[in-house]
Amino acid sequence: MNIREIAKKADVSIATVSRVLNSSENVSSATREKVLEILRKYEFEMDPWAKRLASKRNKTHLFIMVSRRILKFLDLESNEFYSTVINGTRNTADMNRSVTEIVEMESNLDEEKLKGVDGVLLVGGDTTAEHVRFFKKIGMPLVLVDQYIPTVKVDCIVSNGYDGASYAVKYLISRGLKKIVHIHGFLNHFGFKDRYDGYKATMEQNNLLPKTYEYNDEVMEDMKPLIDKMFNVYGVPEAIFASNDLIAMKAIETLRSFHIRVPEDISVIGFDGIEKGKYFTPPLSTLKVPMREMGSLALKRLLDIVYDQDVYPVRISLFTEFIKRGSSV
Amino acid sequence: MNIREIAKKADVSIATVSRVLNSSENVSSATREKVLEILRKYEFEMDPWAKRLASKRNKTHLFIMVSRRILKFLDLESNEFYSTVINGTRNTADMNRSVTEIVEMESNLDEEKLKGVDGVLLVGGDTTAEHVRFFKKIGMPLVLVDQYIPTVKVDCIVSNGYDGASYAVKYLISRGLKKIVHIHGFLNHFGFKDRYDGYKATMEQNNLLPKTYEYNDEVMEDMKPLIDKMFNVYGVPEAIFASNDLIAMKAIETLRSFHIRVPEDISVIGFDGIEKGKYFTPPLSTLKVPMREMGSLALKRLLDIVYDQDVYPVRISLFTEFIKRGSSV
DNA sequence: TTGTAGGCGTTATCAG
DNA sequence: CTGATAACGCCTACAA
Repeated sequence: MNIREIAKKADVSIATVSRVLNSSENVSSATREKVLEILRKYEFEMDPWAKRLASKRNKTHLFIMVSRRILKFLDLESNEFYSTVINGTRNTADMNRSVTEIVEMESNLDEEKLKGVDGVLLVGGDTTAEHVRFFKKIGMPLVLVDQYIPTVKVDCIVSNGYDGASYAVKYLISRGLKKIVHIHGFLNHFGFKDRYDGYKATMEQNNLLPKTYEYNDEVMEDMKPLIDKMFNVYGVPEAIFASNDLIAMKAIETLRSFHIRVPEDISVIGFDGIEKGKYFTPPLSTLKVPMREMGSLALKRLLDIVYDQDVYPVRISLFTEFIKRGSSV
Repeated sequence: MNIREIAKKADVSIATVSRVLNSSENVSSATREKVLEILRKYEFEMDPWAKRLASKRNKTHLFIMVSRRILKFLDLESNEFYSTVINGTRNTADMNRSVTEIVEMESNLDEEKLKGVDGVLLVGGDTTAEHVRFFKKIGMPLVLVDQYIPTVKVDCIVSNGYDGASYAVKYLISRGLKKIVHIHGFLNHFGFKDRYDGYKATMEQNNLLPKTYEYNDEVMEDMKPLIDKMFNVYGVPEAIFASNDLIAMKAIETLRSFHIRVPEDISVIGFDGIEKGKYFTPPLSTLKVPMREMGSLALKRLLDIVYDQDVYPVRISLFTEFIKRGSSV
């Protein structure tokens, strides 16, 4: 059943059917009703591929929204993770006749600014339920990138931090290490929370005591007090698993000031797999998140939502890959 | 950059470019090389939507593979969950010029039987890493339905049991109940394991003691001994959260034989949201899994893998929805 | 072995 | 307000 058949049955042209389908204005209500009835009767569902192929004539207009904090880092090109993710989306956008615009995620969102925007990507762990509710209310197609909010049913793309962390812990245990601590960022960022949960659960499954330390990675604060406290209360660990590569590298630097050798005294494993880690001394062991794929997938999913009908919201998790380098045994 | 432009640059027809792209035999190696070079030079990427639209002329041939156990239940139409999921996939297949065939998942898989098959859906919690490895080895596009295996990177569609379970527990707690036990099926089925983890974590977060009982739902064994043991050792709980609706209903029936009233004495919440639960006495509170969407999404994802290039494997989780009915306060 | 041409189902332009 | 028709990018008989 395609619109040609529908047109025949409704005794109108396919152009008219298309207009009804796209709720264009220029259709008399009589004609519209007639077509709608046939549509319902035959339970017509449009072919999304044909729709998009045909739609290629005009560009899809998408917003990539990021918090001021991340945006600042993006400009400085010092946030390799989000830079790479966003490169992935822009690249995919180019191949899909979509034009993207990077926009700051303000606290007071304005419906006016979204005129002509077909869909929105909300990038980063800063995204809150309130942000999501705003876009849902105005019916704007929406995908969260690197953030998941259990209480709001909205599409999102995240990395599988739970299993990645679990893998890291199991790996360290298999190398004979038992005193493994976790240094993590703020847990309202789902990525960090997920890795935290994976670390904790896996430690417990192996009858080891989880020990976690929160570190403010947003300002990259001095880590000496944290390490100091760790050494004094918990003792010197055999391994540190960090929320991400930047925290891991900060930890290694700090340990160095304590005259601790990595990996001889302490193994360190990060998360994300940014390039910088490869050239760090020692090269950083890490769990690699496919950043470009994350961005690319987010964009594709957003287009699915923009063009298809009745897309059920899902959470998409990307597998991570352990990369053994010099910072761990 | 489309194949027409490539054809022009390579000084061949678009048909020839298409043949090269689809590694058809009927191209001289000289021509093929020439085309491949241009393809590489311009980093050509095919438009998947156009490809699929055009491909609609011939049908995609897909296998839906299920274990003998599930297949048996399917025939008896007593396994509403998988029946509905598979209906969802077949429905979506119809709308996508795909022909599906339900095939029993044998232990000794045969490559011969897969001749002419474009992709495979592996349905059910019985799927093992070995199964997956077999298909990956022969390069067969593959999607797991209702099963996730952390150790193998393969596409899969599951329900978000963790958050569903978590929601159920929090709900019961909010109703003033504290003695909440969990009756679950075998934990090698990811769906059950996920719900189990969600139950356990949420209980602990609320400083409540998790208490779990394993029940063999595959043979629907007598539940009296289990309940008996529960009452004797743990005492009478205030609520039971079950791995799925069938287990929940079995529990309610068994409780009845103990002269326990539901929900007055014990609240019971299931999982899945099968129709049967709606007409049960008392009507079953449950977490509804969008079963048709699960099947539909699995098929769409499989087609993505069959037709697109370089698809990075992902896990897709479907949100669940709490449905309050008579079996719980 | 290669090219020509007619779809695939929808959108959008341009007449009427 | 409605209809004809040329795209969109690719595939594949069928012809050469």
